[in-house]
Amino acid sequence: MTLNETLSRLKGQGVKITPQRLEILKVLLDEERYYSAEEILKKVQESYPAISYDTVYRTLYLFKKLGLVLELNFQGGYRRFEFNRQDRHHHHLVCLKCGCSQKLSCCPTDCLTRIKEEHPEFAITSHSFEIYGYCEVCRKVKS
Amino acid sequence: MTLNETLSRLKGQGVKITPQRLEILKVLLDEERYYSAEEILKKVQESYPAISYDTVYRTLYLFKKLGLVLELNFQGGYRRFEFNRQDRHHHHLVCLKCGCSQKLSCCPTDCLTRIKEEHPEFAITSHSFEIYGYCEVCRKVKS
DNA sequence: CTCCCAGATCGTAATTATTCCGATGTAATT
DNA sequence: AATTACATCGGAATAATTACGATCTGGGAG
Repeated sequence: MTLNETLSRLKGQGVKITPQRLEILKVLLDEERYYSAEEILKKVQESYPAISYDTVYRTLYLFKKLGLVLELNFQGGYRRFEFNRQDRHHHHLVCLKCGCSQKLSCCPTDCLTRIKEEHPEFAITSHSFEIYGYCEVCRKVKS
Repeated sequence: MTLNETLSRLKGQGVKITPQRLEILKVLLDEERYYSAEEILKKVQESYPAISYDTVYRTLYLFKKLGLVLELNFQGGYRRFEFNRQDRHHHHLVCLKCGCSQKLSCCPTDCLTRIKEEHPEFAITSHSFEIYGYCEVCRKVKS
């Protein structure tokens, strides 16, 4: 998904493209990782110093509602956002010590199928599957 | 896991049993569900009015470190705690509208096995698998 | 049983993350 | 150019969590 494709999709949905929204999108698309709201604020401030937290949060939640952005809630209460690349749905290996993460290609589709069958009354919209532990570096450090 | 079993396990690990810790344990063991820190504070205050937030959080994190308690981080940044019944590991179906949940018996073990094989350098300690969507009641209510 | 002290708790302040809100700005439409 | 509907700003309000000095106490040593 490129920036232009995303922009025309937004326009098609009747969403105004403001400079702030554009900058936030660029940050999200630029690097393949996920961000805290604060990181996004800092990055956007580089090219748009006047942006406020309010705008960042509102924009992220707007994008989330539109399905452009995913919200991740990790152990410890860390909330992160990432661009939703539908073509490459994935989960994470999260280190509890340093907070680093790796993407995983594996997805528990069998389980999901079973759950859908067993709970037809529940309208599933998404799922999370995160693996916690200690990364190669942190597992060697005691405490 | 009964209260007495848990207490002797704690003693065995050299952990002091204070009245506050005892009350928190009772709350966690009493009903089969999960709690916010605030709910635990409120419940413990009924029998121990002087307890502070600090104590609740420190105790929960202590129990978590000892493996007695699990911390769950749901969409929206809600943090919840529940007693870790190792014999009955489970995941959740979480409604994004009303916040209600159901326990699931299904667990993506195949996926976990594959991930362990593919990432032998990562020391896995736990995982989360939550399904989000709308429950029977909320899916019928528009907005 | 009593004493003692490392560890636990209290009370409250500090910190952090998130949301709210009134005033102002901006883009599209008539 | 005026109107209208959103967006944004700036900062205050709220909520959740953590920190910290003063005080207290569970449970082992004697």
